[in-house]
Amino acid sequence: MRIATFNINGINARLPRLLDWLGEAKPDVACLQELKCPDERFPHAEIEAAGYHALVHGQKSWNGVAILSKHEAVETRRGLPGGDDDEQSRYLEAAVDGVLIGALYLPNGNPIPGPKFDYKLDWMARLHAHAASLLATEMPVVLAGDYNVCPTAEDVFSERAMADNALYQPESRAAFRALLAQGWTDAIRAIQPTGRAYTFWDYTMGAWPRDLGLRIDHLLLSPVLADRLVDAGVDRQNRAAEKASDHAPTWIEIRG
DNA sequence: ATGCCAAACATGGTTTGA
Repeated sequence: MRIATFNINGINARLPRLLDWLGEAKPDVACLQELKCPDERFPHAEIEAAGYHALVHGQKSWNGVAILSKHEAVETRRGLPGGDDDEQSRYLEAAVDGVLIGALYLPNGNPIPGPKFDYKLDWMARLHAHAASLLATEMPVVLAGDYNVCPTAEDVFSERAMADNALYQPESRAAFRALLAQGWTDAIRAIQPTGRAYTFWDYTMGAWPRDLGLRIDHLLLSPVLADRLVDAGVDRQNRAAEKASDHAPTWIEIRG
C-alpha cells in the first residue's frame, strides 16, 4: 500500500500535473494540501475519472486539504480538536483500508515574531494533543502532510538563510521533536537516516536548479504502522516539470 | 535589505506562501 502527501499549490492551476502524477505514481492514498479552492470548485469529475474517491475540506483562496483514495474512505474528523474559532481548513482524517490517515497542512508562521507564528505554535500544540490520543488507540495511523517545519540542519539548504524563518525556529523544531518523542516515526528518516531529502524548492533564487531545498513534508507513523514500513521517498522529478508545484510528492510503501 | 516566482482574486495591485 502506497500513501503519499503532496502540497499541490492550487489544485485547479495544477490539475494536469496532479493527474500526470496520479497516473505515474499510482498511490493508494494521496493527501493533498493548499487546494486554494472552496469545496464547490474542487475538480471532482477529473479526480473520479482518474480512479480516485475524494474527501475535501476546502477553503476559498487559501489552505484546503483533501484525501484521495482508490478505495472509499470513511471520514473520522474535520479540523483538529480545540479549534472552535479556527476557520482555516488544515486537517482532515479518514480510515482507508484499515489505516487511519491524518492529512494536515500546518501553518507557515511567518513573519516572526507575530500573530501568525503564535497561531503556528498553538496549532502544533493542538496537533500534539490529538496525536497523543491517536497513539493511545494503538491503531495503524499516519499523520501526513506539509508540516512547514525543517526538523534538523540536514533539512535546510542553509541555516543562515533560515535563521529568521518560522520553519526553522527552535520553537517549531522543538514542537516537531516533541511529536516524535510521543512515539511517532519520521518515515523518510527511517529509510534514509542522513543526508538531503528535500521536498520543497522555492520558485525564486533558482532554488530548484541549484538544489536549494527544504525538507518540510513528512509522514509520521504510529508504532504498528512503522513496523510495516517497506520504503519511503520523494518524487523529486515532479519539481522539474512545467508548471510544477514548489513541493514534490513524498510517499511511503507499507506492507498489507 | 530587497527582489526574485507563483496563485487567488480581481481586472491593478495586494495577500499569501516558505
